[in-house]
This record gives sequence, structure tokens and C-alpha cells, in this order.
Amino acid sequence: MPELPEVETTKRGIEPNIVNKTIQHLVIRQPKLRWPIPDAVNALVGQKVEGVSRRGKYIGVHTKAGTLIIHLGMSGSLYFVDVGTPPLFHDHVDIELLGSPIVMRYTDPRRFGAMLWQEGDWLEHELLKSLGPEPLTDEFNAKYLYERAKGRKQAIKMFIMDSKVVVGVGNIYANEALFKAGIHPKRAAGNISLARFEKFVSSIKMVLSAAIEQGGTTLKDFVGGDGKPGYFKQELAVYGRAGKPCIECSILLKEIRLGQRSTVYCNNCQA
DNA sequence: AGGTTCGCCTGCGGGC
DNA sequence: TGCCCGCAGGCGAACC
Repeated sequence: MPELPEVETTKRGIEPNIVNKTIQHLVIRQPKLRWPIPDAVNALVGQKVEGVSRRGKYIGVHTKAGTLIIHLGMSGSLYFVDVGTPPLFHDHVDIELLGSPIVMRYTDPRRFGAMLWQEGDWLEHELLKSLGPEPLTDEFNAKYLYERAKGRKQAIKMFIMDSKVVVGVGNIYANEALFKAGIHPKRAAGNISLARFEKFVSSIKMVLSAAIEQGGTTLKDFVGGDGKPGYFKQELAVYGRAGKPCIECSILLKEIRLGQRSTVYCNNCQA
């Protein structure tokens, strides 16, 4: 499932292949994604791509007419194929570029992803306008989290995965960052000291930026590949390791469900 | 308003 | 081998 590093890698991968290119044709084979793809996206045809950006796990493809907003959901990916390559069953959208021998293709088996349209400032889109800060900016810091968490009884893991608090911290990295910071996933968000938030914030920034850095090394295979950066080689200390020994203290890692999501932690190292 | 649960989907792994 | 079942998972919607 694409987490923020995968989305950033995808953004960097498609950018050089579509910026300054004119969209010649749009083929929508399956409009039923998480929401139906709006007819308005057809405004893309004839438009030149002026830039690509990312906000949280949303990718924006900007033109003068408006922005195509893409979310990869859990199983979506963008990749490039030669013009004329027959689509596979889950290849829902093709974006053909004028004078380009390759086509940008959106594939998404589970269709949890989305393709939306926004005119003007794309950040004003309903789904984007109340998102929290980007995790790798200075705006996301311990003081911000501490203030935001005041009085909240919600488990810290759920709190940090709330996109209104901060974007881009998905299940895998929430588990990893909590372990790195030594914070128990069920601890009430409002019951964490500023000092512990300092450690938590730097853990989050560390795991995310390390993953993005590694994602960059897969970019050379982006065109012609399946577009999936895949799981980064970054060693995961807890996620997917329930029942295995903690890498720090060797006691067996526990697994619980928190907000219906798999949560793995060390009962000894995290309090 | 804070907090929890639901549901969209398909692939995959376990059980038989 | 093949079938069935249950589950995973981002995240907005709906509910409490």
C-alpha cells in the first residue's frame, strides 16, 4: 500500500515524463474508483502539463485549465508503457501525450484510489483543504503536536494517523516511528510530554525521509517498469514482525488492533 | 466536537 | 489441486 515515500517516489518518477507535454487523449476504461472519475477531467485534453506536485498522499498534475488530482489508494500505481501496449484488466486510465512514444497508465486492482478534478488552486479541493501539515516541514514539530494533542484521550497511534493532524503517516510508519520513539501505541495523545513528542517527531521524519531516499534509487526503473517502488529495503523493526523478538530487548513483539488496523509493538521498550 | 466504526474492493493465504 | 472464507488496508462518510 503506497505510503508517503511511495507517493513521493511516484511523483518524482512521472514528473520528467509529463511536464511540458500536451495531453492528447484520455482513455477511461473504468471510471468507478473510490469516487466516479468526474467528466470534468476531460478538460485535460489539449492542455499542457505545467507541473506535478504532492500534498499528503495526493498527486496533482497541473494545467492551465485545472489540476488532475490522483490518489493511489492502497493498490494503485502509475507507470509508463509504449503506445499501443494492450491494457491489463486493472489498467483503468491511460493518459496519452502528444508526440510521446509512451503512455502514462493508472492501474489499481482494489480501486481504493481516486482521480479528481479541481480548477484554480488545487489545495482548495474539499479533500485537501483541511489537511494537516506535511511531516517533513518545520511546521510539523513537537510543539505543534503537543498543543494539538492537549486534552485528547485518543490513542497516539490513531492520533498521528489522522490526516488533519499530519498527512502521510500511514500504518507502517506509525508503527515504526512509535517503536523508535519508545511510545506505547495505546498511550493517550494528551498524555505525552513535549520531550517525548520531540523524539517522536524526529523518529517520524527519520523513517519517512530514509524511505524517500531509498525510493529515489528505484526511479531509474520507473519508465517501462510496473511503476511500483515496492517496499523499501529499510528494515522494519516491528511492522509485520508480531511474535518475533524485539530487535532491542528480544522479548516477543505483541500485536493488537487499533482502529481496525494492525498494531505491532514491544511491550518492554514502548511505554 | 472527539472518537469509533463502516465500507469501498480484490488478492492472497490458510484450512480443508 | 481447487474451492471457500476471512482478512488487509487508506481514509472519507456516517454514526455515536
